[in-house]
Amino acid sequence: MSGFRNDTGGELVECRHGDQQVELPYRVGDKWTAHVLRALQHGRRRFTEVRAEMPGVTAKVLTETLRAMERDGTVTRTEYDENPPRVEYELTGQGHKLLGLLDLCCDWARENLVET
Amino acid sequence: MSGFRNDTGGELVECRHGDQQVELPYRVGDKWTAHVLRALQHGRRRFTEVRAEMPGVTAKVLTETLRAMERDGTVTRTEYDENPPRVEYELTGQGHKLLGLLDLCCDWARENLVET
DNA sequence: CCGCATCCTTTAGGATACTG
DNA sequence: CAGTATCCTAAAGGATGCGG
Repeated sequence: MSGFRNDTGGELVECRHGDQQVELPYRVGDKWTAHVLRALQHGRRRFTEVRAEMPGVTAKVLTETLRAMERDGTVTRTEYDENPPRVEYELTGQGHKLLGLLDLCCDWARENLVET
Repeated sequence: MSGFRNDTGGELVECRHGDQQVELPYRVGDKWTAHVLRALQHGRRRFTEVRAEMPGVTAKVLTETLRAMERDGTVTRTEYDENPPRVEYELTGQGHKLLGLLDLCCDWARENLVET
């Protein structure tokens, strides 16, 4: 169906908007997805560079996250046939829009997460 | 710190917006939270009514979700001392704002989740 | 009716070691 | 450098039964 539904049967969240009913990729809630969006917000980066901006993530989990986002259509993956190997990731148009949506969430948070 | 951080040490997601750095409640990614927001969008509902709009959820999990949202400040819980018992839930101001944010996510989804 | 207690399954995520 | 391959743990979520 949509470019966002992954082919491994990833979970989706139904969401109603007026009469429309859409599905959001549950993956946005994945632990590292938001961090990847931020790491790539200023352009193309290679694996190590992305990882450097995300303290605490292991190679395995970061790889899984990036592959999932690639399937979702939020990043592209470019592999160069060099030695030592080089792989670069970049946000797609959708990825940038998703990042913008995340910024809205930050706006919301700053307005509502007032000190108690 | 904030009214959104629960007192049981729930996980948060850091998020950068410009220079600001905020934290979002990871709980928004909980499986049923979005459904609860929709179920309560038109006003106060009792436990059974909420559950009826969420096929597949068990009482235990729904209770957990609602209690967590109560701690977060997105819903209020009103218990009536009747028999049989009656409990009603309602969105708070923050809850409505969060629902509005979810609507933005739906807008984004409808714009971007084009058929492939 | 509402929801707690108990037990169980699934899975995201992490630790570690190894490879082209 | 950019990953696999294993193994493991914690925690979310589900099934079922009981109780005020």
